[in-house]
Amino acid sequence: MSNDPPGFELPLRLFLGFRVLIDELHAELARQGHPHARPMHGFVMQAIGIEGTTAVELGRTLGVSKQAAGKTIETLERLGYVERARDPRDTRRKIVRLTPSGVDVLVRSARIFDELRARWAAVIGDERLRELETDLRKVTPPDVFRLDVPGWFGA
Amino acid sequence: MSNDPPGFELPLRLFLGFRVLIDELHAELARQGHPHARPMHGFVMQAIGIEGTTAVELGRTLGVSKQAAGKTIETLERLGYVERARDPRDTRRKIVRLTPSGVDVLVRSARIFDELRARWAAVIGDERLRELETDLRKVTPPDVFRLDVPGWFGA
DNA sequence: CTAAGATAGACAACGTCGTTGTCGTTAATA
DNA sequence: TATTAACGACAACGACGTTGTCTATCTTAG
Repeated sequence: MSNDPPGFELPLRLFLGFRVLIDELHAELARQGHPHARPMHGFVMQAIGIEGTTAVELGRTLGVSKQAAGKTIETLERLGYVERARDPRDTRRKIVRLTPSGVDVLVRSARIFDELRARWAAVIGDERLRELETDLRKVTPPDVFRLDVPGWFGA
Repeated sequence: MSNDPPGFELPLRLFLGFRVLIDELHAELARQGHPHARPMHGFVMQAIGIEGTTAVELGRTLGVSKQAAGKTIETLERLGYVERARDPRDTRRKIVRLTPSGVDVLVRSARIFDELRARWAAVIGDERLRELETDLRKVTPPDVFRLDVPGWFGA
């Protein structure tokens, strides 16, 4: 079709859509008492999960070195979102667990994302939004955690 | 609706869609003789444009400091994608211009993006893809250049 | 049971890429 | 003509990733 938009618009719109949602999420999180939460933190805490994990395991999940995962954990610890404790059954391991504050971020994020999704539905229509999600699922990989965001874009 | 997906899936799908397109672009660019092109470079070269620009101007366009823009320009210069020359009418300024190799990257990128878009159209349907783009335009800002990708996601 | 190997995490050194601050040169302006 | 503003270069610093090394601990082969 000659009236199709140029192909480079599609990736930009996808990224901008992502960026808009994440920015609005964090603006709202800041209003709700979590001004220090950064985009990365939500993903990392989701990867940590309710059961907890270790630095090595987290690194594998996120696709970064254990040292990088360790540094991220330190940051989250300083913010009070996670805490570390020795594993009694393997004293080498240190289990990283979400604090109530960390869980609170995840709970609020889930609710905010639902609200943002509803706002999009109000703009483009409920059916169209469902179609958009269905279509995106067809062209994206099923595994959702290996974002590899850090450094991937860099020069 | 109770059978709506959780709201957090939407941003992930948007980002994964972006990532898939960019990754495939650069795999193809590498095959076509540009193995060193990185995701950022395309955006930066697009921002430089055919007419050329300066470090200060580029920094403003991209939303980074002039020093950061200068370093990116150095990298592109080392890769042979841009070259610098003094502006005869203002000897303070150094005009950054795309080399034929840099233009080649942009031309090939445009063609590859069109092909990738066609591939998506084959998967989800031509009409649905147009709707997807239309819908995304409604929920994203019109200005497309201030991606602010570097550092934005960071901890 | 013990010795060898593997694994968890801490620490250090380094590279990249962004930032701010400073400075000399050159334009624009009062 | 003197002051102010802008461009680009250089240096120092911080954030965040990497690899390498080290100790402590667990696992496993002999």
